[in-house]
Amino acid sequence: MNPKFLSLPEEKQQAILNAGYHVFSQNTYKKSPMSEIAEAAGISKALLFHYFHNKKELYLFLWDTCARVTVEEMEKSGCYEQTDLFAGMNYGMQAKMRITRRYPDMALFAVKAFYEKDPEVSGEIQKSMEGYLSVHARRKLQEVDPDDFIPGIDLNMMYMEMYWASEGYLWEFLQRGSMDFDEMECGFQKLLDFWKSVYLKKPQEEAQ
Amino acid sequence: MNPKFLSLPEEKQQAILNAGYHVFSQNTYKKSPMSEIAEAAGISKALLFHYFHNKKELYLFLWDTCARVTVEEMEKSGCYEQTDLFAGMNYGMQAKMRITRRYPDMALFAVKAFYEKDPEVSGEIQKSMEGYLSVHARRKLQEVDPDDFIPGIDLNMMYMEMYWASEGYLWEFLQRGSMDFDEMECGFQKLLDFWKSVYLKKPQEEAQ
DNA sequence: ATGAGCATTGACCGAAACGGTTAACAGAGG
DNA sequence: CCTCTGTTAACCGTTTCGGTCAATGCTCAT
Repeated sequence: MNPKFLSLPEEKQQAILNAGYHVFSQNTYKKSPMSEIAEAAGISKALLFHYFHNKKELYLFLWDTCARVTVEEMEKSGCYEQTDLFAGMNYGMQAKMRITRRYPDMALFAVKAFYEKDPEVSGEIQKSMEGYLSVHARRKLQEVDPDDFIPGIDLNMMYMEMYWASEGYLWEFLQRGSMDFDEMECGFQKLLDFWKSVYLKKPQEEAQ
Repeated sequence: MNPKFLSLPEEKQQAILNAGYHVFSQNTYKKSPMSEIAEAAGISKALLFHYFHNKKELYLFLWDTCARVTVEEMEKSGCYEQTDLFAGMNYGMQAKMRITRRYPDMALFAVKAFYEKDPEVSGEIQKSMEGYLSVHARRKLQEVDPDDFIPGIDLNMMYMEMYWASEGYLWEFLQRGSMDFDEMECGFQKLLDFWKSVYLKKPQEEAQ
């Protein structure tokens, strides 16, 4: 990557990266044309090749950026330090949405890249992925106090259920392209409240 | 479409359709080559063009088949006649999985097709979609007896939550390509049991 | 054996798209 | 005026695309 790219104004950098995320998230690696990315970024193809020597380099730069930004934003959110499970999920989701605000197509790109099969890039994606696989979830769940929840509940199942619902919820927004972040956040807040209302032990029950 | 296609042996027809679903679900319409579909189906490109006069015709035939099969299988499952909400979801999911067994990439194709923007096909997709939008969900929810559930629960939220979780659950399997249907069905059964255990009023509570 | 009729394909076509290069242009600073 | 930097239109050789067609084999009644 040409270091001149990094000294570009922030918003121009983001425009180029977002263009890349968009095109690569909609097509396979081989069928994502550099010309299309350049057009989406509002620059000429030649200039795009000036910043990134070739397609592979751009693709892997996008992947690295994706990983770096995600890790950074997650750490910064403080979601891992939360002792309350729901508060942790809340901070995590908020971090995810902050990222999606800046790079709307990054989440879809990440999924596609993870399952990309083109030999020109698949090897390096898989290699770099090994380091990132999350072990936070299981650890997180071992910290919670079962007494806070309704008696007899399967906590593992509850966690998986919430995870799947979050994915399905996010997925619904990601699919339709244009996103209303306030609506998204508000909706997830309600989802959290719902979970709390059914999974947590009620105060009067606790008093009994 | 050449009527000779319909008199092909069932499994050959399915092989061709599945090849179409697979390729069109991975790429946009314009970037889904007929040659790739033919290869995936195990026939020559020329023969594919013998059955379907052109790409657009194949694409729309796939779309119509998708809609028809889905409606048929859902009706046949009896999920709409169930009075018990969870039993209805169970039958519905089983129908969805029967379809996925026959046409593994149909679900992904449907989503992609719905959001396809290529003017050559997007118009007809949207037009045909108008008829299919489901009104079953809301009606279904009005039939349930709130007394069956834990007191104070937001039934609409519960329904949306279950819907999102189902989507997220299915999505997890769809993504990784190779699917173990037994595992899939077993997992969903557990999810249903979990929902029943937390959302439904307990017998002893009812006895109080 | 023969030939009519059908399923199937390899080879081909013109057009378009691809990744990548290059020579030239525009504008700011001295 | 010249130079340096950011930027692009135009181009190149190659590949891929949708679609066609003549030719190949296959089946089966004569």
